[in-house]
Amino acid sequence: MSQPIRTRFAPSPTGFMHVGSARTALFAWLIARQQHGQFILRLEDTDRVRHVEGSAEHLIKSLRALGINYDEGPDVDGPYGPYIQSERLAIYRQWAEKLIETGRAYADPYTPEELEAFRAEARANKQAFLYRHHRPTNPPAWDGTTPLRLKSEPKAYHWHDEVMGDLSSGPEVIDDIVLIKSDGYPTYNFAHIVDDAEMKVSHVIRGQEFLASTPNYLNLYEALGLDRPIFATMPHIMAENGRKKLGKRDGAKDILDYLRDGYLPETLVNFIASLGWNDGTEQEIFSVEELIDKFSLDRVGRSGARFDEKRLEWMNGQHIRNLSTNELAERAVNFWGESAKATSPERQREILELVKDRLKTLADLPLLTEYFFERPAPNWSMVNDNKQLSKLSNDELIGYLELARQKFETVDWDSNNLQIQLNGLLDQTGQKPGILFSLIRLAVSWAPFSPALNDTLAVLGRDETLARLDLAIETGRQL
RNA sequence: GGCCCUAUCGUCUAACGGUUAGGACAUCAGGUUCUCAUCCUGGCAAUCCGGGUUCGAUUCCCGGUAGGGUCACCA
Repeated sequence: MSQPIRTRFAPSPTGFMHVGSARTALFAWLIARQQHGQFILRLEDTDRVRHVEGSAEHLIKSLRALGINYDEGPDVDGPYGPYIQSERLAIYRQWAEKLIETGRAYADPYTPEELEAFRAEARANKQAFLYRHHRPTNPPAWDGTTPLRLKSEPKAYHWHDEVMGDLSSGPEVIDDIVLIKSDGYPTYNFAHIVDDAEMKVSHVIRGQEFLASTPNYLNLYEALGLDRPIFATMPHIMAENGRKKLGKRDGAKDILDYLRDGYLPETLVNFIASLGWNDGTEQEIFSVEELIDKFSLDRVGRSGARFDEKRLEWMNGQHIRNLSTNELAERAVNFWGESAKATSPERQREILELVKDRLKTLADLPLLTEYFFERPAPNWSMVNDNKQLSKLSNDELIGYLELARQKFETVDWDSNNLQIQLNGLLDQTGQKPGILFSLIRLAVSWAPFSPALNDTLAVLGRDETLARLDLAIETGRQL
């Protein structure tokens, strides 16, 4: 054992959790769990303008819903707290003072307008903007009312990234980045480095948007006299239509919305992990335990992936079918229709068993099971629209229904026997299942689809089946 | 525009110099004594382009092209 593994997820409370941030969190968590290390949640709330009320709670709720638990965080005490940056201002101040003392930080004397003029100039020259080209020769003492900047030492860097491989950059990207803003809050650039060091974070796992500024972080680590952590940079997840980074404006959905739409947490975890990662085998469906066991950063791909909801839907079906009926019943409680909620858990499970193979999301439940709970109104046009049934006369159809009704009055009412009786009916009438079974199925369900006829009847019960047949016969006669 | 990253079926991806370029989703066609689904079988479908290196390149190198990121007192 060398260094203890400590990873973190460090979102800013400026919105909800989408698939991109969820994946970063998931991968950091998987590493920590696999290596028996710690996973930390740190709230990076240093942007007071963009702060969104309730966002932190939303983020925490999302993590919990996905089963991504953290060992240290805003609401979980740990040895390196507080875990909210706005409560750590004194710490940043101390590190900033140290940089001022060593001559590595200075007050920024320019007004925003002057800065903007510098930028415009760079743009006009078709060059990247570099503040250090305008570094003041005699900056005033920093009094906390102006930004504090790093006095950078431009140089080329080479570093290793667990996902991206060996990376390098030239001195031209190194600049005097802002450490503390004029409102007294640290920038992300400064705060996350201080916090990661203080919190003994071993692996910094984050999105690709930070790749370009990594050389500047390297410069800052050196100025602070800190060792660099292990870096792992995740490629972006892209919107389904279009190739840009999946952002909120591009229709990135709230992770909680997927849960509300009837996707299982384990589906989301499996799916998000499979966007850019696989174990090298042809396995597609992974349990969370398997992911913890098999995940590795060096098998994460370097190119961006698109989010394909069709594949998500398929995967959800797979996970639903992997659930026992009891487990499925627990997940389904909030998805039943009104009349279904009123029935017994035993009956719910019985029906769940029948429709399990048909569920893509739990939200499909009401549509798929409605007619079990509420007697449907006969809709004879479904008979007329049926290619085979429409060839028969009404009298013939009613005759078959009456025959079935008669038989059902006395037989043992279980799925197996019902199949035997239905087969007997086939022999008796010399009719094809396409005719006879379709007719009875419609007469008891009036639904475009249902489970196998014998199963449907078994669950419906004899009384209800007979009542529905009576209703169908009566309706047919009136035509 | 500068800098950085990326590039295999429509989509997610496998193949770490030698394969008929594999799997999955989607799609199409069949099968499972009725429907819808599940499940099974099969079909269609890809190495961005151009140079090198090599006996041999999806794979290594260079150049294009395309996409993404970044150049904030946002993270």
